[in-house]
Amino acid sequence: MPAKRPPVPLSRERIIDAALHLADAQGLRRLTMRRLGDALEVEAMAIYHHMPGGKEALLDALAQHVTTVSVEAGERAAWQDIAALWCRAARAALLAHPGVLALAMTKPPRGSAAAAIREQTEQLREAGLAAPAEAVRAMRAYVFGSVAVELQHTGWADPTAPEPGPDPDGEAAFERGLSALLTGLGAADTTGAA
Amino acid sequence: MPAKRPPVPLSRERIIDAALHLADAQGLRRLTMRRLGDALEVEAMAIYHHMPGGKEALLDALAQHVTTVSVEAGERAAWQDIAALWCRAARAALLAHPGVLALAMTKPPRGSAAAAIREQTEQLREAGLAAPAEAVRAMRAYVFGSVAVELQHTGWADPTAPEPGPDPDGEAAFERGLSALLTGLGAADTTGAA
DNA sequence: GCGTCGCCCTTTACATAGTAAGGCATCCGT
DNA sequence: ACGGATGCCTTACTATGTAAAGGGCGACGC
Repeated sequence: MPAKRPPVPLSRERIIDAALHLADAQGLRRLTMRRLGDALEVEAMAIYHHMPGGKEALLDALAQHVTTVSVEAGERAAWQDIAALWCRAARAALLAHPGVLALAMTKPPRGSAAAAIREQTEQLREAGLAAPAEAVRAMRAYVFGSVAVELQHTGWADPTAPEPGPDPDGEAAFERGLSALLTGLGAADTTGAA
Repeated sequence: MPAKRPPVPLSRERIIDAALHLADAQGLRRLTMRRLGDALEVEAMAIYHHMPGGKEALLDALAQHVTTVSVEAGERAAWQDIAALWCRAARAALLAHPGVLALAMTKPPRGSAAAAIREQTEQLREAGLAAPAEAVRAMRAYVFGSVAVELQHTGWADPTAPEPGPDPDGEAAFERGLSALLTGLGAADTTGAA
């Protein structure tokens, strides 16, 4: 009796889900094919049938997953409000999976992540922002950096910190900086557009 | 004739230096003890004598190295100028070693890196900033994120991009965002101080 | 019923990684 | 000259990523 067929046949989604849990719980270093197989109750090699490209492809998929967000912009919303929504959504998505932040920041956006960036740019342009690409770039930088610093403060991935509780100042600091950034972007935008 | 003693006896500094070169040239994934040994013309195990703690300690040291900057503040400089100097120095240090950015953002600051943060905070306080800790946090977030996005744009660590030339817009975008951020920080600071 | 085909998963195998244990030059002080 | 100390090497073991090939199970044709 070498093996029984698993009841639910293992899919790309289940793999990504389990990988996210593993990375968040134990860190990227502990995300290995064999451990991932264990979590899915499957041998490591089974993963390769659903993830052509092996671990590299898996990491790409994880990065894409935590950087793909989508926001419904109200028809007549100010670009500042739309921008704030995007930034908060991106922060939440990254913060939900601290284990893969390093991947998200390192890997260039691809596929759905790149599409999300394009949509964000388009929404801001339609809302009247003159230089939306620059603004989106600055916002992405700010969100990435904020989450990274916030995770540093929580002591995530810090062996000397036993309890990785949330950073109480995280959200407030984020909102303050976001407000400052949007203000600055608005000033630069009207200057350039005038 | 098993081995000859190398002419220069291998030190922590030489190890870190070689590791930085390796990580920058080939990526963190290719930074291995054996390859590092090859680069130093030594067997891998020799490294452990100068790096107690093994690879983990090495990575910590690399992160510390690229996040430790120091700025001489003029006696009577405005805090905005001091802040800008720190941010530019931090950006330059990170940009000089793209391979270890992920480490720098992930690992909490320790030792000299933490000391640099404290000194930066102190300088800004002395220059009249009412809430220097918050400002330093926001600046660190901004610098980290900017460098990450800039490296994404250069296509560093992107197999589909053959030539990782510098991002032409990187510096300009950085300066724009920095100016916006400092403006916003100044407004929040006077509000809080008043 | 009975091949047989194809899909998923497992087994096996190998190159490479980190690193603990112990060995053997070489160098220094005496 | 000689006894450490120091600094590097050799060996060995475990864990990882992944190529290659094998096996069971359902579906489908006859």
